Amino acid sequence: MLDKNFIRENLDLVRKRLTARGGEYPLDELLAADEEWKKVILQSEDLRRRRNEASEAIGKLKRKGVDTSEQQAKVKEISNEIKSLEETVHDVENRLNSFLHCIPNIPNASVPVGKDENANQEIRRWGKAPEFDFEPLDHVDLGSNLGILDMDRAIKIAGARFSLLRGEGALMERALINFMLDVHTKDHGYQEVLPPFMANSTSLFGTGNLPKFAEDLFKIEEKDFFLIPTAEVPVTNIYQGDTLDQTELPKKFVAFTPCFRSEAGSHGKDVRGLIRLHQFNKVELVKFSDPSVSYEELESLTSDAEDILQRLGLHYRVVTLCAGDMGFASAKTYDIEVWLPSQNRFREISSCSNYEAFQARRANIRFRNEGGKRQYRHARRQRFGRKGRWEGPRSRAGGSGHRLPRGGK
RNA sequence: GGAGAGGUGCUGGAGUGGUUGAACAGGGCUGCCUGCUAAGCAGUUGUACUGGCAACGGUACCGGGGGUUCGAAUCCCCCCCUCUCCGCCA
Repeated sequence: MLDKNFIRENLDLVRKRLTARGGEYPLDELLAADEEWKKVILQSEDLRRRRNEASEAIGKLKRKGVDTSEQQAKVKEISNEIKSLEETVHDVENRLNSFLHCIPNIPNASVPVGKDENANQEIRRWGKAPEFDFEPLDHVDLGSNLGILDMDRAIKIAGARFSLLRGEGALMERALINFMLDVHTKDHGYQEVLPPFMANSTSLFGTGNLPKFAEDLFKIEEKDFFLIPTAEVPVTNIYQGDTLDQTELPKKFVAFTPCFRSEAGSHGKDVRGLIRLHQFNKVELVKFSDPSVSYEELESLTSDAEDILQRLGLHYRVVTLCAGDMGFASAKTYDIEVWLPSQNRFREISSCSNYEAFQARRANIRFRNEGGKRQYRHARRQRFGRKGRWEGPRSRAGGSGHRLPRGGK
């Protein structure tokens, strides 16, 4: 969520940067609604002031034993006015919020302009692609042949887009999770957390998954619970509504959780194997940082993630996503793409983003600096899917008709 | 699932319809004082939105949402959460 006053004061800049995402955003409607809101809220506040003054006067008179029925009737009228105006205020407020909540974050100035993954910029590579004197098999064939991956039986248990790991397959998954948690806690200074695997709508709003991307989520019937699409949701909301001390920033967390995604709208894409599942495991990094150093923190977080791949000896590259390829809440995103011999190409395995104050504002997370003034924090986090289990390029249909495509065909 | 108790500011904790944004205490901050045990004295100390160049105002907020009333932290209804007991299931 952006600051509407910032939008007003920097309209041209905001419009230009958002246009780079390739959609149309209701900035003018937002500002008009805001003007209207200010107008009615001012009226409403003025009426309340009058009511408060009059009621207080009545109280004083009553204590003196004066009859106040005439004054009471007058205040009653004011109260009725307030009540009807209040409906208008709510309407305008809802309209204002529906605009505000659906406008994505402003891409950072360093983000390349472009509409899809073709405009992403590769910034570095590590290692080199392994060479084979035979046609390499992909993870599905390898896993099936070895008896450590059983996609057919996963379908029986749950359905398409689920997996069943067996024996050393399951062991490898567990080992990788432990490996990543150990590296990030012992060598990179993150605190391990084990959060709930469900979150409520307030939390999902805070990270930007709601209201616009509800169809990507699994919801528990009759309850305000959603299966988390990423640990980013519960971990970011650890400090929902809190004010942090500037001196304790950055706060660094690592969390392993399963992730659940409906993958609505991705029928027919990446249907083979472990690439795009309803449930997958992920080790997530989240930092709460001072805005002044948030981009340095993004760099170090990205290199923390790269460290894992380097230790595993996997060939990868880092790309800066262009504006049109970035997620809704992000101001800048690096994707780490690992080389897949069977596909002869790089595929996203990890994604590191700076959200600036976008999520902080939504989740009402602030910090207090030395002068005592509160500010919003910048948070960024990255996803780290395990080998062969990246969250994959995905598309999200926008509630207001625009799409935020993420690579992929 | 049933019964009861409760959710107030940085903290503890008052407050059951009218100068309560909130007593009192602690903590924090500021100033003064002081060779006696980091004490004493005085003052100050919430957040958000909003009007104004500013000075300085206004509104809202006592778990959340509705309602009653001239007026609600205080009364009524719904929901959420915490604690105790019972039941049920692991």
